[in-house]
Amino acid sequence: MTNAQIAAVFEEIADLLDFQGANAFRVRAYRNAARTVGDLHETIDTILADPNRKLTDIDGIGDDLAAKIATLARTGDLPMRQELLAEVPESVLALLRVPGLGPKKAAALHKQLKINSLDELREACLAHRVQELKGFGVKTEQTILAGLEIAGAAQERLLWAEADDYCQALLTHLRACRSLEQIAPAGSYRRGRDTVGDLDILVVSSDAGEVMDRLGAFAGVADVLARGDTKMSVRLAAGFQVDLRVVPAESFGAALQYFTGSKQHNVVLRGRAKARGLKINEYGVFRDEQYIAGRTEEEVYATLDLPCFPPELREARREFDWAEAGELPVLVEQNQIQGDLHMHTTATDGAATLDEMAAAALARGLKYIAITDHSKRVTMANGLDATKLRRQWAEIDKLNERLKGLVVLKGVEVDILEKGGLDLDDDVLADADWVVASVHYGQNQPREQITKRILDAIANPHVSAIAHPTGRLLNRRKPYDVDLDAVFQAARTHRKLLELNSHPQRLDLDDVACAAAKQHGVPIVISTDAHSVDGLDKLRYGILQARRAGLTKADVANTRPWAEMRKLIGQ
DNA sequence: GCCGTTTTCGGCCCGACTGTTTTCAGTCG
Repeated sequence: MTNAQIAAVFEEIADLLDFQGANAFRVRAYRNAARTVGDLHETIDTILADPNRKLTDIDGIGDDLAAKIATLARTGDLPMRQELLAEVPESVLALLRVPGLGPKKAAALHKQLKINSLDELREACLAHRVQELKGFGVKTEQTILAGLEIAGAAQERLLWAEADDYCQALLTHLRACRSLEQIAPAGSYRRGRDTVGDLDILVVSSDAGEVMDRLGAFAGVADVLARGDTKMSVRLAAGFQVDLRVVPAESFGAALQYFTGSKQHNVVLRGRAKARGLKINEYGVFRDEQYIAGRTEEEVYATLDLPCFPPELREARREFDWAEAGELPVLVEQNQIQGDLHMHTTATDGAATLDEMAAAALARGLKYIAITDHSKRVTMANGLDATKLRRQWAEIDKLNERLKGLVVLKGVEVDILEKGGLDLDDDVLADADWVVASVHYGQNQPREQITKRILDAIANPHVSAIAHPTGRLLNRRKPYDVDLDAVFQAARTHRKLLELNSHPQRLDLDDVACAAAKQHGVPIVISTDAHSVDGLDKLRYGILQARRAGLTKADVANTRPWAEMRKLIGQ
């Protein structure tokens, strides 16, 4: 089983236990294990195959979970899971995904009304049977009915870039409040996650009512879910929830820290506070009810002798270990990027000409770019054959004679063919300055086959990098089943680079995979895959993910001048 | 189920809001 499959089993077990009303900390242990396994830098099989290593060395994995992981890896299932499924039908887990329904209420519905599915739940609500139950009432029944609509509406997380649009619009809207003193977004948006479930906004204001009224008047608001003295939640017509918190100025840093999360990061932080006789909540850091810090995040972290972690690192992955060892990475920044090595022009499926792309790159301060139009196999995009490609390269030579301050590299995005091999001959590729190889067809092939195609491409001496190495499209398409461990090792051996594609729907390699590539000593190249002039501005999305992976300037190949890049890949 | 500068048992982060409860449980983040 892959790490992701093992993680999914633990998540399912956690749901099932939750439903049964099991000890919340036991449930948490399974959820933590799911996350830990999902975030690992190497496969479980690799660790199991190494006699010098034990799964229990992994934080949060004890004897019991280690045995369960080994069983899963060996047999693909767990007796415990089957036993749980015999007690709780899998279909009732859907009840837990209805907003407002937690394990207790869901279990009551299942046990007392024999409800096994969302459809049965809807019928029971419409027949007003739910409001008869103890602990339920008319309001609860209505809330469930409304929640069913949401659960049915294929609720997806927004891409970070989409959330950013809403966020900036909301901030601008709220800044019109006269009473507003401070405002900041928090949550997974601030941590730069590739997708965002909802938006958290913090404000300091002398008049909470004014700010809440103003939020309610935002054009996109569909309903007000809750409104109290300090907290308000609304749902936008797009289905996106926005939570507003109004806090006093002396608590702003504590609240920002608290609501930025992640949840797991905060659990670790609060545990550390407790060990020092301190208490941290969204109002500040307290010793014996005595406020000692909270105005800024720096102040809050300083009470625990911790640095103010960049939000992108706050995932309880490695940041606390790094801080303790004094090795917190200095994260890469967008202004350190010198070149963009993946973009298209009107020669294939781009919207801008070669000259326009070069002018736009120059205007953005880039020192070099590679034009990497598709190869002929990508017929839909009017992919180039050898003749057309060489014609484009001749144009690039002429362009370079005129250009000052920017070098345009003769590149190509060569397709890795379904049957293996590349879509252009080696003698053509040999004349390129930069070659990215990528899979567009045969994405559903079995693991061995698709992995071999990519490994062969890496071994080709003319290939510089593999573009979007897993092919995922957020909310739309799963990554292909490629053995990334093998890809990292091959890239290391052949001195090749792996791309972090900045397109907001790709962001592939993702943060976890980028961190793993770094562990393997493989540099990442952050590219835009721009299909237009504006596409060049997507770089910031890629930078955010690289930062989440803990990458520094040195880990990102295209922070170097082109001459050094060439040496890095031995070309 | 995990874990240990409270160490093999007894903790495990903390508070706002809602609804149904007449003092609090459930859910959420």
